[in-house]
Amino acid sequence: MTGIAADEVEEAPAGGQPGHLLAVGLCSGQHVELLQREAELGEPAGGVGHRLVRPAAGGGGGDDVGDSRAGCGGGGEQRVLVLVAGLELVPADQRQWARHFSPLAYGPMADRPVRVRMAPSPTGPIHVGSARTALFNVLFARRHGGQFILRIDDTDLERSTAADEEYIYDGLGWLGLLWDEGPFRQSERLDLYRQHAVRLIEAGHAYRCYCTPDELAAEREAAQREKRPFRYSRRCLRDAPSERPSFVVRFKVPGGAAIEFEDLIRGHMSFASDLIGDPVIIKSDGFPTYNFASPIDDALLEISHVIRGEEHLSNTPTQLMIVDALGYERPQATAHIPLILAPDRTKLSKRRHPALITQFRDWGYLPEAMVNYLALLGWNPGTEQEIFTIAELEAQFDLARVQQSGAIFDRQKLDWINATQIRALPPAELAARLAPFLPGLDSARLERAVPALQERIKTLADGRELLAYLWQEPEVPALSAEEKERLAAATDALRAAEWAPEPIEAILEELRESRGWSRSELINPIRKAVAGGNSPPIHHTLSLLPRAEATGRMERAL
RNA sequence: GGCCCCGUCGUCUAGUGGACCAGGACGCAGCCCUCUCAAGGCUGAGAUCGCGGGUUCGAAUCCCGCCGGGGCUACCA
Repeated sequence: MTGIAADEVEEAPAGGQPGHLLAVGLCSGQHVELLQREAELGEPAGGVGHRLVRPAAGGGGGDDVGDSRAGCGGGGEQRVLVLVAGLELVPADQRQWARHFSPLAYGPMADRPVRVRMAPSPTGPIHVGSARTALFNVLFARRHGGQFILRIDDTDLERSTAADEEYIYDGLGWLGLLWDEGPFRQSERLDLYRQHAVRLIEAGHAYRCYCTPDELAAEREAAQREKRPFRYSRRCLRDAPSERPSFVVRFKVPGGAAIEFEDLIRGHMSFASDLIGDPVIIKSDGFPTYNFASPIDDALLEISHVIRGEEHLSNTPTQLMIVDALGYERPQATAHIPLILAPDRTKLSKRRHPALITQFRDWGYLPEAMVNYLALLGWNPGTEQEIFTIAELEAQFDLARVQQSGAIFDRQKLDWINATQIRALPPAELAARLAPFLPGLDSARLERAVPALQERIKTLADGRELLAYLWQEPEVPALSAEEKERLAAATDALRAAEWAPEPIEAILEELRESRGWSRSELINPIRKAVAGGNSPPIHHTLSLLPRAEATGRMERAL
């Protein structure tokens, strides 16, 4: 077989644009001249085979796709996507990619379907900032009938971990922020970025840089000494010491350009290219940098709106220049959402504020409350509504109403929203949510505990505290003679009671009236004897305890 | 240092030239309700709208300068 099996090929319209899909097919082994150049970039660090194809003559069909078997990673068929122009072959183990490489998807900008993405890097526990970014993306997508894509930006070999990636899935799953496509992992598409780098080099938009870290540090220090902004000297553009074994690829920033774009939150942005030094796009280990991989993937995934944290605002011009140089279409717009701040107004950091998103689950927060709070952190509907269901958020969310300044994460407000949402839950539902936090209660007792808890817990975990008396006998209280008299009367009256809240309440009420005691006179000593300190209303407090245990505690205090 | 973003009660925010001696919410204080704790109701304290100049009859809202905070300036994202 030569390259592409006919029955696997989808023909693209003739004269496809650079970067457009030409065909989807099966590659069983081929290689072309690009392979040599690629070899110069060093051994690929990833495990995915990279197969290269010669440009199709005249931008035509699949027949022209390369037919050499020389370098296809030692046999084995591989599903690939073939692109015109730079002639990249994309390992298409994720079949989903094929759908979006349809030439038909390239429409006029205004008609672009809404496609947004969240692209976290698994380099630490995912925190509330990432979760909110995901939320805003999801809400925007839902509001506009678009797609939400999850991409794992794991191009930092040193810091990315599988555990952190799991936290991302776990956290997003818990919040119900499910993605329509993905997850795509950048580490699995290293050759894709490498091909793009080759293409840029060939076009004169990028070059190899052999400077050592020491040399770069020296340049930086010199710049600092002379009090001028540091930008890479471009020494390797003029005179590269190409005998050195290690190099990076740098993007050659065009001079004198103004990079302009529309940000849905900040408005019109303009940056002078002259202030930007040539950024590294391929590291010496063969991995792309964030500023290179991200815009490529955004373009290939046809992301229409890039919604991300404000820390990326300054990166945007660099990424846009790369997109332009590659001949890809820019995202329709960006939206740089403000940072979430710690109480001291510094940026929330993974180190100092280890707010793992799933930690909130363990603390007893409802995912819908978390979503509600996160949505309000930096966004408001313009009305005075504060409590939202996810459906309401999806209907009302608007990037234009997102704040421009950073917001401090306020646990107390979260608590209030959580408590409010807990109170709004159907009792049976609350029982189910409470179950993991009260393993000591069987489902029947749990259901009976709900009325006692529902309006007095801020988090599900609070239930444990409020019901602590169930498992922990209080100290025997020192009661006055009057208190003992009332307690004794209550104990007697309850001996024959049906052991449920309403009968207990009725009996105590009857006793209280017949003796002329106030409620507190009768109930306080009972509570002291049975629960010690605070507890739910006394009839609930009592009925949640086995009768023998309850009356036992009362007798003990007499 | 350079470039960029931001700046209304403690916190989240409403506010886009007059209806704002700045509204809501959380939190806080008090009162009511009440068997403790909550929930609920009512009341209250809390912002010279970062500062200084302008423009205007009139500015939180427009302009300029400054200050403060943050981000980027990495072979981290």
